[in-house]
Amino acid sequence: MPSDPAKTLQVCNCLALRQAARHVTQFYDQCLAPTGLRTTQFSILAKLKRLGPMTINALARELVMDRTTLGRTMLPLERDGLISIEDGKADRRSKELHLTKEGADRLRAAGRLWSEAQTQFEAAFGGERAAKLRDELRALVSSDLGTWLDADKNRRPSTRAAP
Amino acid sequence: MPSDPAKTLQVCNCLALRQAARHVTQFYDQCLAPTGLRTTQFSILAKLKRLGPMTINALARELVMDRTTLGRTMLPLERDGLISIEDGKADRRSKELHLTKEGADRLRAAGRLWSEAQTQFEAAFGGERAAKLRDELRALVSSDLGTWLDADKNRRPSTRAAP
DNA sequence: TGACAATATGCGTATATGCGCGCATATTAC
DNA sequence: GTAATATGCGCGCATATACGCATATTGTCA
Repeated sequence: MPSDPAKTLQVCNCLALRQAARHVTQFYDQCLAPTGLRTTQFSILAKLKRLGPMTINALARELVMDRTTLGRTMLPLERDGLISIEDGKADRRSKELHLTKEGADRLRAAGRLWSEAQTQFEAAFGGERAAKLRDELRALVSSDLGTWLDADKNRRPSTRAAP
Repeated sequence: MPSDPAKTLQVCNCLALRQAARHVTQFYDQCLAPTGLRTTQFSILAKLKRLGPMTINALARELVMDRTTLGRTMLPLERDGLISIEDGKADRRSKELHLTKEGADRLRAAGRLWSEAQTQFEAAFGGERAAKLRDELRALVSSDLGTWLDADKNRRPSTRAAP
């Protein structure tokens, strides 16, 4: 049933997603390049702008990123003064990420270029089509996919599995 | 026109793609983990199996990867004896990547796990739906998106731009 | 045949990604 | 009120990603 190595690459959902992500990321990154921001960094700043100061964990969940990934990815942003890191008030273990004035300025500048990228993208691919694609991708992110083999990590809030 | 930082993250095609790619990659990677292969490595081996020995450039194009990325990503595979690197026959600048016996064995084992991942994925997301999504993602990869600002890199084969 | 453009790669640098482990603090159970 | 457990982070390790520059060949055309 499985075998058939010939078709594997043509039907692999993961490969299709990664290839598309690489292709599109390069495009957006090139558009944002004049501001010195990558799309990942842009999305971090935008989230902070939108939701205000947040802890690493909370922001990582928002961005569908691994906690440790965000913990490192934000370092260049702090180094460049676009965000600041303060101790968590309620929980002293946590750290709050704040968008600085410089960060907001940079975000504003990048936003203009992002908008152009978005426009070009939808001119090439279709606005309706892009919207539908985003819907599917969002649904995908929300889907479970299973593999609770090792369990624990990022476990669902409730619905504990076995006794 | 652009502004509206509120909606940016909800409509960004690039962010949607990257988040979905991260989510799905983690799933497939977990499924393949028992074989010690990542999905990226799996796709490299599968391509070599399917198309036979290839140069770095050719394989990179096939996989929609950056040339330099593949150049590094393949090193662990060579180190582990899953591929071998031989000098190009016709062109001494090039290197041919070969799938070794070990590589083929590992690929076969991984293929079984990949198949399970694929099945679980489509059980959760829908087989038809997944097929449609892949079609859209492939179309996306084929689309131009413009931004030929700096030009050159990975330039289209023909249609040289300006004199 | 001798420049010269084009092509195939490598390398340095930098960010992106995520796992496992360990530490500190918080929360809950008894 | 302390022990067990859960949570928030950092770090070491390893791969993934890609840009710019440097180098080695190859192909071409005057």
